[in-house]
Amino acid sequence: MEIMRRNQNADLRKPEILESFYQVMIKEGIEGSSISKIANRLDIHPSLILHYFKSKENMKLELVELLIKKFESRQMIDVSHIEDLEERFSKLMEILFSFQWSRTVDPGVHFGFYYLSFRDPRILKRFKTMFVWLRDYLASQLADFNRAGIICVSNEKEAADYIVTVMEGLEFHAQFLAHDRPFEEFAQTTRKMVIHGLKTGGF
Amino acid sequence: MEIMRRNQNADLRKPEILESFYQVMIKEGIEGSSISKIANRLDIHPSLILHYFKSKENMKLELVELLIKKFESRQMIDVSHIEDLEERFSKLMEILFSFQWSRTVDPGVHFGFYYLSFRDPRILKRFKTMFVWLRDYLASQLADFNRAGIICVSNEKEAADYIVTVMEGLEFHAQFLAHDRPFEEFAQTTRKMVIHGLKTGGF
Amino acid sequence: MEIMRRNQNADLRKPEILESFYQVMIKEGIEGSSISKIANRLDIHPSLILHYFKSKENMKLELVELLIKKFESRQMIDVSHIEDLEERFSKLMEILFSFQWSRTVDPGVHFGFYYLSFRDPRILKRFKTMFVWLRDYLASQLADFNRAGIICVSNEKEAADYIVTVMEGLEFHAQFLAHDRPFEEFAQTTRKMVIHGLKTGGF
Amino acid sequence: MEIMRRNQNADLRKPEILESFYQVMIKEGIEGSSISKIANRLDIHPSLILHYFKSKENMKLELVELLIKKFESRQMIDVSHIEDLEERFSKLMEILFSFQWSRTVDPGVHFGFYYLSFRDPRILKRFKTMFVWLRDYLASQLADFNRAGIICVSNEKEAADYIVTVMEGLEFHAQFLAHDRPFEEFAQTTRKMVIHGLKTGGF
DNA sequence: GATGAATGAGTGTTCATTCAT
DNA sequence: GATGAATGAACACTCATTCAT
Repeated sequence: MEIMRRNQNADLRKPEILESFYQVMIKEGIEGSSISKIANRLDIHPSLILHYFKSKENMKLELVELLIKKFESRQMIDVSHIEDLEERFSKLMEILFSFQWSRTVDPGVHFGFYYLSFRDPRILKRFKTMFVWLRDYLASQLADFNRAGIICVSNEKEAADYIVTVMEGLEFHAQFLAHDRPFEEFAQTTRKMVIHGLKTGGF
Repeated sequence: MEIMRRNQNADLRKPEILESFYQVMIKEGIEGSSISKIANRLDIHPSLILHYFKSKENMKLELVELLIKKFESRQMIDVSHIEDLEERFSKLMEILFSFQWSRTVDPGVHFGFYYLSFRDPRILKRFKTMFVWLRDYLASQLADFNRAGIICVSNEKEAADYIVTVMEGLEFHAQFLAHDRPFEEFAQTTRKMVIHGLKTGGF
Repeated sequence: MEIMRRNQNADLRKPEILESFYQVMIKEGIEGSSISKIANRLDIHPSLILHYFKSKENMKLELVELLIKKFESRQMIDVSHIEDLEERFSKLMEILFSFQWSRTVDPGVHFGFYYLSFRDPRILKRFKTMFVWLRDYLASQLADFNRAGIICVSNEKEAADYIVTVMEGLEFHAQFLAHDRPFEEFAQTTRKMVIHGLKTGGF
Repeated sequence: MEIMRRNQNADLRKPEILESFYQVMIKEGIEGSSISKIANRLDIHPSLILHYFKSKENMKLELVELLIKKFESRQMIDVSHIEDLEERFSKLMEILFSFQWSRTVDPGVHFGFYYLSFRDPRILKRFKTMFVWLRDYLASQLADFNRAGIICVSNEKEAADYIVTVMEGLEFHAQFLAHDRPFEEFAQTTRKMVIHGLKTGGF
C-alpha cells in the first residue's frame, strides 16, 4: 500500500535534497547546479524540490545554513576539555591550520558560497555571523592563554581577527600556491608564524 | 567606402567586449552574465561576440588574462626605484596591505574568478602563474632587505608565501569581518604583524 | 473536542472560498487566478479547495452562479412597491442606467465571465437564463406602463430586449469611450434616448 | 542550399505567427494559447517566436494592433462614395447593424481582447483610440445627414456615441439573448430604434 | 475536515551556438 | 565585419490534481 511513497516527511526529505544539491554543486558548480539535476540524482520529480523549498534561492540559503551549522557544531575545534593550557594552546593551533579542518566542506563549494555572498546579502550575513562567532571563540581562548602567560597579546580580539585572516588566506594558498609543496608542510610555516606573533607580543 | 565602420578589427573590438563583459559581471555575477547582456550594453548583435571569441569559455579566459595582465602591469607594486632600502621596505609593506591595492579589480568579479578556477583548470593555471610571479617578486625584494639587515628571514621564499597568504586572507576579512571597523585600521594590524614576523625572525 | 474548528462544513467554507476566488480574479484576472493564490489569501491548503469543489472548472461555475444569484436577488431593480406608475417608470429608468447598477460586480470579473461564456457552454447557459429573466421582468413592467399609457410600445418583449442591449452596450462605453466624460452625464444621454424611443412608439 | 530556411524575413514571419496566434486563440482561448501551441501549428521552434516578439505580452499587443488595423482598413464602413445622402444613410445603418460587420473578427477572440483591456492598459488604450476613431467617423457622417435634413440631431457626437453603444450592446445580445431568434431579425429592431431616435430628434 | 507529499505536464523565457547572408 | 534567422536544450517555476494520512 505504501510501496510508492518513499519518504513522507519534510524533516527527512529536505536534508536529503540539500545533500543532493551539495553533491551536484561539487560536480557541476554554481552555474551548473539546476533543480532538475538535483532531482535526477534523487530520482524524484523536480517540482517536489520546489514543493519543499519554494524557490531555488531559499534552497541555496538553507544549504549555506546547513553547512555552517555542520561547521559550527563540530567538536573538532572545541579544546576546552584539555585542562593543561599549554597543551590546549598547541592543540588549538594544530587544528586551526590542519588540512582536515580546512577541508570539512568541499573547497569548490566553499568558495562558491563565499562568492555568492557578494551577490546575496542574506548569505553574506550568515557568513558574517559565523565568522564573528569563530573570532569570538578564539578571542576567549586567547584570553585564557594570555592569563596563563602562554602568549603575550595586548588585544585578544585583534589577535583573533588576525588568526582568522591567516586561516582563510591559507585556503587560498592551498589552491593557488601549494602546488609545489604538500599542504601540511606549507601550513606549518603559517602556524609557526602565527604562534611566533602571539608569543612575542606582536599584538 | 566602408572606412567609417565603427571598428574594423579585433584588436579594438575585443577589449571593448571584454570591458563590457567585466561590467556585466560586476552587475550580474557569474551566472547572470550572458552573451546577450554583454552585447546589449554595447548595442551590438550577440553573434558578433561569438564571431570574435568563438565561445563563451574562451571569452572568460581572455577576460581573466586581461585582468591579470592589468594587475601585473601596475606600477604600484614596483618599488625598485626607491633606493633607500629601509624606506623601500616601508613603502612595500604599506602598498601590500592598502585598500587601493586590494581593490584594483572589483572584489565580486575577483572572487568570481577565484571560484571559477576550481572548475576551469586553465583559469586555475593562469592564477597560479600570477601568484608565483608575485611571490617570486616579493622573495627577491625580501632578499635585498635581508642582506641589508632590515629584516631577519631564513627562508625568503617561505616568507613571501606567507605574505601572499596574509594578503589574500585580508580580502576575506574585508568581506566578512571588517563590518565593525574601517579597512585601513584593520589592515594596519595585519601589516604590523607581518612586519613583526619578518623583523623578529619568525622565519 | 473539535468544536472550535474554524469552519466545519461546506456551507460556510464554500462561500468563503468563492469570495476569495472573486478577489483573486479582481486582482489577477482569469489567467492569473490559481487555486494556490486563492488558498493563500485564506491561509488554507490548496488541496482543501479541491476537496470542496472537486475541480477548478466546478469552482468557476459556482462562482458564476453565486455572482448571478447575488445580482438577481438585489432589491435594487424591484420597483413594484412604487404604486404610482409614472414614478415607477422614472425610477426604473434611473436605476437601469445608473453607475451603481452597472457596477454591482467588478467590471473586470464581469467581462471575464462574459468572455468565459464563449468557452464554457455551462457558463453561457447560466448567463442566458439570467438575461432572459431580466428581459422578462422588464417586459412585464413595460406592459404595466403601456397599459397606463405612460409609454407606447407595440411589442414589449422586443422593447425589453432593446433595453438590455443598450444597458450592456453602456458597460462597453464606460470602458472604451467614457474617458472624456463622467459616466453619469454620459449614461443620461443613453437613458434619454431609450425613454424617447419607448414614449414615441419606436417599437 | 536554402532547403531548410523556410522564411528568412521578419516581415513575412511575424504576420504568419500572429495568424497562428489568432487561430490558437479561437481554439483554445486566452488562457489556453501558449507559445508552444502557436509554434506547433507552424512547425517551428517556440523560441523562434520569442526571437521575433521578445515576449508574449508584446505579441498580444501586436495581435491587437493587427486585428484593429484590419478592422479600420475595411472598406465596408466607408460609404462616402454613395452620393445620394438618403441612400447613404440607409446603407450605413444597414452595415452597422449587420451580422457581417459584427463578425469580422471571431467573437471569442474579440471578447477576449475586450476582456484583456481590463488588465493591460496598452490594449485598453489601443481600443480607445479605435473607438474614438469610429465615433468621430460616424459623427462626421451624421453631420452630413443632419445638414441634408435626413435626420434631426442636435449633438452629433453624442448621437455617434449612442450608436457605438448600441452596436456593441448588440454583440452581447447576439451572445446571450439571440438564442430564440436569428441575428438579423433581432438586429433589425435595434436598427429601427436607432433610426427612429435619429429622425425624431431624440438628441 | 484538513494537510502534506508527490506527480507530471506545462508555462514563458534565456541561453550558447550555428549558419547563411 | 556584422546581422538576423533558427535551433534545441535548459531554466526556474506554476499548475491542477491525486492520494494517503
